[in-house]
Amino acid sequence: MSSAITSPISADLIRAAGVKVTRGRVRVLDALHAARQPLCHGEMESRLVVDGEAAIDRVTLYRILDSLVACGLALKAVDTRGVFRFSASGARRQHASHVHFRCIDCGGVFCLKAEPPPAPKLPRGFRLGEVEFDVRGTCAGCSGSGGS
Amino acid sequence: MSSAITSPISADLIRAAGVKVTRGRVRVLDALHAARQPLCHGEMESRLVVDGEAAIDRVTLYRILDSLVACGLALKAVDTRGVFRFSASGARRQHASHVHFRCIDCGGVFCLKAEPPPAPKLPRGFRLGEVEFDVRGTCAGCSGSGGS
DNA sequence: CCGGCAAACGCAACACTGTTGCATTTGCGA
DNA sequence: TCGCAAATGCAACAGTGTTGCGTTTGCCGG
Repeated sequence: MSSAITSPISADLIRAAGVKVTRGRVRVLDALHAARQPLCHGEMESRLVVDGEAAIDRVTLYRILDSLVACGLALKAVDTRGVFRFSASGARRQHASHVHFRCIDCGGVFCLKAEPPPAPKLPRGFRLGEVEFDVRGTCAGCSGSGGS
Repeated sequence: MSSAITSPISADLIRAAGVKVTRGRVRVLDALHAARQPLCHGEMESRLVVDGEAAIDRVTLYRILDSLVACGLALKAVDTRGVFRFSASGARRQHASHVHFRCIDCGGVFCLKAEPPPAPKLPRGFRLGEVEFDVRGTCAGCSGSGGS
């Protein structure tokens, strides 16, 4: 097929990051960019399957995600159920200007339009990484189906 | 020994919550009250061992923690590494009036003196649970030992 | 275009955290 | 004291993430 690489942009980003450009990395980064919310490992796997190509090995997917995080192309976070979720770091700029809603039922992460407050002062020895204003509750989907 | 029950307060709380008062529950709730930050399962287990008594079974500890959460005596949350941490809910009042610092290295949770901002508006169908203002970074301990 | 090397991949097996099933023990009321 | 439901302990399982290692592949130099 001629559509061997879905999006050359991802390939460029990966190359620019200084790591090898492989089919797997391009597909994963594509999936991250296409997603409008952070994906957990399982969601990522299913999306890569319907892609029409061979599924990526579970371990390889973990390693690809780690490498993307390591070179700054992806972000890693934990959802309310303790599962890691990944997002394309292009979305980072957006993340700095709004708030997240985390579903305590499905673990999904949604973005709200609201300004996060500034970081408070830290005790001596503590180093600031990032600040996140999380709102937890039940999302529309889980609220409708399982909610009382 | 005469010190069969370390703290009668925990027993009272458990009884008042409407569940059976057992040795395990009292010990666990005692440990939660004694801790000044949320404990994960492993930390809890070690504390109960040095207690001088027989260790509590791993599964039983999970069930005790779940029961304490279910009856409102404990709170359950996830740290930056995706591990559940528990705290006595007596601390809940405090939690409503300050901010948490989460160490991305050891997963520890610390309390900061700062007012959390009010919750933003949610889209239709979304139900608000609770709001949490998290500051992530490296704590003093990890910052000194492993920090570059 | 071809060869070679290090990085990336795939498979298998493992580790950690948390859960489920079931028989036994225990709190607590009758 | 008796009895029952709840709680406990043990074993086995499940989900998520990691490590080891041999094979494949991107990519650079010739």
